[in-house]
Amino acid sequence: MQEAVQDILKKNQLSITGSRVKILELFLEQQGALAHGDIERRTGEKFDRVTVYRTLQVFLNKGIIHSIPTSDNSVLYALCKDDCGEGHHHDNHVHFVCDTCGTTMCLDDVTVPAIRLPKGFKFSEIQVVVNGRCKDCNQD
Amino acid sequence: MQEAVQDILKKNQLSITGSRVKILELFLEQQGALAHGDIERRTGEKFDRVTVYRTLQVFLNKGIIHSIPTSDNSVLYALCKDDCGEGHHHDNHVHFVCDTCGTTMCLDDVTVPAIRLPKGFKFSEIQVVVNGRCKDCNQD
DNA sequence: TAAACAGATGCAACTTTGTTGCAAAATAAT
DNA sequence: ATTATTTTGCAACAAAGTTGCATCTGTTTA
Repeated sequence: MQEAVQDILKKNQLSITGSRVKILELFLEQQGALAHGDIERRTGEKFDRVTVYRTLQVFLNKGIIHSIPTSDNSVLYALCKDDCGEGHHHDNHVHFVCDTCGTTMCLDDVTVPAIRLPKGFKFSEIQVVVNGRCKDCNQD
Repeated sequence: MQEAVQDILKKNQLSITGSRVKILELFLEQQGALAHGDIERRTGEKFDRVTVYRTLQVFLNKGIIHSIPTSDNSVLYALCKDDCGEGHHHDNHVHFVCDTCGTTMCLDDVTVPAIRLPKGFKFSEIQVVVNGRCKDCNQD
C-alpha cells in the first residue's frame, strides 16, 4: 500500500507529503467514490480544508482522480485507471449511484455507449451516471 | 406567452405570483438550461434569492422543470416536456453542454441508450451528459 | 549532512451558495 | 370585502469553496 501510494506520487512528479499520502490511501482502500466532506472526516480533520481542496485539485490535474457529476449535484471523486494521463482523462466507463446505500462507484467494465447526435453537433466527452440499487443492496 | 405561463401554473395547481410567472417566462423564452445565478441576474434581482430557490424547488417537485448534472458540478435547470407529471420525471433525453459557448440544452430527440449493468445491479434512472461543440458554434 | 530553494501547508479573511424561521404581504376562496 | 392560505422578503445562519501570505516541509545540491 505504502509503496503503491509513493509510486503514484513519484510517477506524477509530486512531492510526497502527509496529506497527499493520506488522501491517496483513502482512495486506494475504498472501492467507491469520495466526496470532499468524506475525505475531511476520514482524515480525522487532520488537514486544513484548504489543503484537502488543493490536494484534490492537484490529483485532478494529474489525472490521478476524476470527478463524477451526480444528480444531486454533489462533487465526488474516484481513482482513475492507470491509463489516465495528465490533461485529459479517458474514463470511458459508467458511474453508478446506489439510491439505497448512497455509494457511488465506477463500473469499469461497463463502457459508455455511442450516442448519435443531431447534425452539426460534435462530442468531446460523454458522462453516464446510472442511479439504482447496487449488487450488495439487492441481496437483502 | 402569458397564457402559456398561466396555463402551466394552473395545470399544476400553483397560485399565480410574480416570481413564478417571471421565472417561467425565462424558461419559455430560452432554449437552453438555466443556472440559479442566471435566473437571479435575468430577473434583475427583482426577487429575493430565497424566493428563487423556493420557486425552482416547487417547479422541480411539480415536474415543470428538471435538473441537469454537469461535469463541473453546477446546478442547471430546464423545462420538462408536457408528459412529465408530479413526482417522477421521464426525461428520457440526452443533455448537451457546449464547451465553446457554454450553453446547456436538452437534445429531446436523442434518447438515452440502454445500459447493460453487471449482475445484481438494478437501475432506476440514467443520466447522459455530452460535452462538445454545438450546432451554432460549429458553423464558425 | 547542512544549507538553500521550491513547493506545500495552515491560517485568516472572504465570497458564493444554499437553508431555516418568522413576520409581513399577496393570492385565492367565501 | 373579509378571511384563510400561500408566498414572499428579511435576517441570520450554515456549508462550500477561494485567495493571499507567512511559515513550514520536502527535495536538491554542494
